[in-house]
Amino acid sequence: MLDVALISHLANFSDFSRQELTDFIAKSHAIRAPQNKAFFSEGEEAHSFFLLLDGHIRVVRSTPSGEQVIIRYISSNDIFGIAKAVGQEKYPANAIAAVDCVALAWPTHMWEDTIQRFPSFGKSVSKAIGDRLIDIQERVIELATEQVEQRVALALIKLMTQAGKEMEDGILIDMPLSRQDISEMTGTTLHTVSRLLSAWEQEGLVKSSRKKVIITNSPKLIELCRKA
Amino acid sequence: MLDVALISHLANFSDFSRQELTDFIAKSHAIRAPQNKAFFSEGEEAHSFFLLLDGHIRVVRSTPSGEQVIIRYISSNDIFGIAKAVGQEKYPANAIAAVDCVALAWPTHMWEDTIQRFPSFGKSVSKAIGDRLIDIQERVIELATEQVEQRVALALIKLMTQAGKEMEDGILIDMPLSRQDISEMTGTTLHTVSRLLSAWEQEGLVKSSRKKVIITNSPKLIELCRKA
DNA sequence: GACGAACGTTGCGTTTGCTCAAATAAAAAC
DNA sequence: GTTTTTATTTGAGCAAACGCAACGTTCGTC
Repeated sequence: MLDVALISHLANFSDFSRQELTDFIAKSHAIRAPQNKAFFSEGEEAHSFFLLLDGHIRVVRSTPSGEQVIIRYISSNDIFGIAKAVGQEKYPANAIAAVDCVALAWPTHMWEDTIQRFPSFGKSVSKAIGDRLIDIQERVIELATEQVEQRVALALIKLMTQAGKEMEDGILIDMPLSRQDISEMTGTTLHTVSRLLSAWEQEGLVKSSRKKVIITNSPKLIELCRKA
Repeated sequence: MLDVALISHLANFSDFSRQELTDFIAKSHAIRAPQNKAFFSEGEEAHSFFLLLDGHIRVVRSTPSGEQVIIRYISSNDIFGIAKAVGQEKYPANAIAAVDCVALAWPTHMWEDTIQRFPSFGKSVSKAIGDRLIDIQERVIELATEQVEQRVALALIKLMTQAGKEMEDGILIDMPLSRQDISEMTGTTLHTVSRLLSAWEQEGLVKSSRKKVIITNSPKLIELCRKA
């Protein structure tokens, strides 16, 4: 079974006593989602809220014409599927396991009671929502004002911060990440992403292969984000 | 002085008794902001939260290179400046009066107590935040997948819904709205917007002049939003 | 009512990044 | 080990939209 220690250190749960945490976890159920499995889908009734224990999740929306846009990635210890916290009855997007994932799920009807009993939990969730709001505002600004090259560089830097793993030859973005994925994060085509990565590989900024990106010179890549 | 009736009908205040509402209003102070005055600025300490009684507000962020991006418009009866509600100490954007505005302001330190005492107020605020989150996600999707023409058409339709006023010759967007404003909403240039409006005027979709747009054929303009 | 400032229009050349297409490479399936 | 599928690369042509520049128009001010 799951140990309390797994989540007791998280800011979200600072209000919980050991016993309360045990109870709270007891009311959850663990979900093991294999790669590419959906935790939930756009428009679906918001039956649960989740805490990601391990893995990476892609939050995706699709357009009427079938194109996909990646809204954000969720990493370990993030809470997600909290539609109810912002007054929504339905999930507004798809949550897809980018790798094999482990998460805890609670039924949505527990939401009210939980934030009432544990104010600091509510606060940390509010903060998370605020951070996401600001983050996505920044995406709008980037899409509205930056060129494709800057946007792709920015996306890689963000992923590096969120899911970077130190390697001998640089910082690996530690999840499967195709050219298509990157294009869906930045509003361009996989072709353009491929060309950019090829060029950057020439200049020694990155090393990339099938669904894999290593950033070999992050200062220079960060440099690229700013310059027009 | 301000009458309770001004705001008593709003969903936000359904929890308040008449007396409580009177007290609550008594603790606010009214702000009259002339056109182009900032209610607050990006990065400023979030000292107050507001309720817009009359007017329209532009929420704007500016990039390091000095470009402006319009995040959203706020209309009457909307709450704004609620950084504190999402765990932020500072306002993340500028709020500029698009026309002469009237608003109520409360000091931020009242926030905690207010949402604690009036849960339905908190809920309606959460809902508002959720709606904005979804709205801005849609902006990202549009910027990532639609052409400029579609984006501009969509922006006008949204403004029409939000601030439309029936006229003999169509629906007027009832606030000063320059080509530049539209371009800052849609991530394009004022030139391109001008060209589009000219073309649409030829086709009888809109009528526009200096800082003024009337939509004369909204079904056809809505049509335009979809088709590539 | 003349002036200046702010806003809008339009033509032209250029560029970015898309589309289409075909080839290659790597992984998965059998 | 061969076939199939999926991912990536790269070239060539093209179009959408930008940048620049010049000009026209409306508005506010003195």
